[in-house]
Amino acid sequence: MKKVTMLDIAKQAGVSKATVSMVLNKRDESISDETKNKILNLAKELNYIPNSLARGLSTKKTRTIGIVLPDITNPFFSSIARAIEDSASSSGYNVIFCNTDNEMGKEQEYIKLLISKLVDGVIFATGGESCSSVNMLKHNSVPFVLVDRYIDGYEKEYGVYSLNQEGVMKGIDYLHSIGSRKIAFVKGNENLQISNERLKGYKKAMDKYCIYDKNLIFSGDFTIEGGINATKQILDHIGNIDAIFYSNDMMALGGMKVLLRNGLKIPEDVKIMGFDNIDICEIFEPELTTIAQPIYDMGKEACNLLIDIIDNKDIEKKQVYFKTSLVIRKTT
Amino acid sequence: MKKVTMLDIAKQAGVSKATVSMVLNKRDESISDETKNKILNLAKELNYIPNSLARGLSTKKTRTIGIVLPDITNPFFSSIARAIEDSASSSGYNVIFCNTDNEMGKEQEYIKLLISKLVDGVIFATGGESCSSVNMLKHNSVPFVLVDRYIDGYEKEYGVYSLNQEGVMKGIDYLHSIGSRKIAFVKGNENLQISNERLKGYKKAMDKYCIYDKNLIFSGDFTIEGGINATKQILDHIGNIDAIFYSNDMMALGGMKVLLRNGLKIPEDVKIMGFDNIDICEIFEPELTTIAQPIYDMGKEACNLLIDIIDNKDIEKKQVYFKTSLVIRKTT
DNA sequence: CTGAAAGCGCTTACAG
DNA sequence: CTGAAAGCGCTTACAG
Repeated sequence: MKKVTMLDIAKQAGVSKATVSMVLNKRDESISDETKNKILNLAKELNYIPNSLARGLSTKKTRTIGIVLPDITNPFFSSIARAIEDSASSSGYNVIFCNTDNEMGKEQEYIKLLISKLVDGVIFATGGESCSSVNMLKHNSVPFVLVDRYIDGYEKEYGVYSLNQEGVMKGIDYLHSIGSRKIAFVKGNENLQISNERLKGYKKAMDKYCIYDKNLIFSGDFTIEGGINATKQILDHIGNIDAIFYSNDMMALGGMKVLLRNGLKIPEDVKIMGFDNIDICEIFEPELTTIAQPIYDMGKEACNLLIDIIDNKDIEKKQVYFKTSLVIRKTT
Repeated sequence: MKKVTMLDIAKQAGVSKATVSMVLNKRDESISDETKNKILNLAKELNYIPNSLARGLSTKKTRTIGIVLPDITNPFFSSIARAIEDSASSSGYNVIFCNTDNEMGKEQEYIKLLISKLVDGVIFATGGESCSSVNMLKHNSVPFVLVDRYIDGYEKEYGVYSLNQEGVMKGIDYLHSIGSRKIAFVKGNENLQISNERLKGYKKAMDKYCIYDKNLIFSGDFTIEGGINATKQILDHIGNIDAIFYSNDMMALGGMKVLLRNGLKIPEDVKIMGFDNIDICEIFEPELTTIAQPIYDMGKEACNLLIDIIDNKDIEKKQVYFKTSLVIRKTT
């Protein structure tokens, strides 16, 4: 079945395709009601669907944005992605997702793809050493905003973040207030800025109470596996720990599994705290106490910011920071 | 910064853009090595990125496929999506995701979008009454394959499914074999064919053992909330139940929460069984026994099938069915 | 109030 | 071995 084009409508309506284009795009102030209706009706009747490649080629706008993230399968990123998609589509934009698995090669392939598809902008939820991707975008003058993760050396770019340091400090304050003193900390991937920020928050807060001990810091990588491994180490090396602060919820969930398996009671024997407040925190038993990032709002803000940039609006703040909040549940 | 085009390369190389096109697309049997290299080098030097809108407009191929699903935030669908993306990209295709939230309006908007973007094909992971979407695709002759969920009246279309009835029967057999007799069943959304299939499997198996009792069937909707609500009802109405078979894992997880909260021990007091085998089954404590669908393989197969159709390959089977398998963990 | 024409950046027969 | 030309389906000044 041949696709119906503007020319088909034009012919049947006895007008030129320029006219059809105008009315279909609502630039129809100067078109008579008669032809307007004729065209509109024909378009409906023939089930006309515009060819957005052709449109994009001539306007240089595609009304689509790209979003680059490590893995859509990770609940944190699927939430962010969902938020972005929702607000994009309410502004008439649609979204292309790109899973990089934190591999630079994949990331760059995707950036090329996005550029070749003439996306109007891109949102980065990766972090790490994305410099060359970022440069490629700049080189092709496609605007971008970073979300959740700083990229080293690109602090001046548009970005939406949460206050990681402050968040962790809030958590430690709370743990301290309920009597914990020996608080272990499980770090995230070393090459991500947010990991450092969270670690800094831990150090500051622990210092404040004069209970800092660098032996209480363990390596992790933001995955469940990472949480499991770190927790095994914690069990091996140290007996008397009050509480464990995991740099994100996924690691906390993995960690809790190990602790429960080893017969420890949460929160009686160890208190547990995560970071992010992904949805499953509430489903787990016991429910996870955590530092909540406003994930949905951050995604939404990132998308709106990007669209404002695309529309050449004046941006008052190039970086926006969201406050975190302490969500007390059953693990503390 | 102006984007570099084939014309730029052509000029600098002193050839026509036709020639540039040929070598960049590897249709270069008849091009001299000299000009070939000149062009290749210039392309690299100038960071040339082809404009895929222009390409798509002239070839009518975009090497992108659409995938329509209810919600990427749901672990089952994010896994399928991931599988599809992986195999798509290894065949040089990329993917546009569309979250419908099971709303027909959204679904149709997205289908229009996909058509307007000239996708080469689409994969449907929705189900329910998608007839009009499917018709729109047919009307525009874009091929599609259904995955995981039948669409009523479209059993003859390309599709990748798992054997739902058989799967549930396997589960009941197992529960029976370990001594359960009073086995409750929580259904999925009534308007999905897979719900019926799973229910049928339950009935058949229970009948076989002469332990079928329709009062043991409860309504659900495949969400965590649904599992919670159904389970509250189960607690209210009946005391002596051995086991609960939830039509999917999400409901089982919600249900377990309610049971644990009410002081029941799993599996000592009630045995629990899910369906799907999503990743978090293994993280939960106790780990969920379930009927596994080969989620990743199904996504992969759906994608490969679609690509074969796009490439006009001969397809031996229009429908492919995957076997499920019983995964015994700690809830039974 | 509407149309003719050029252009967006590619590809693809066809000609030489 | 390579180029000229037409075409993909739109949009957008410009002219009348």
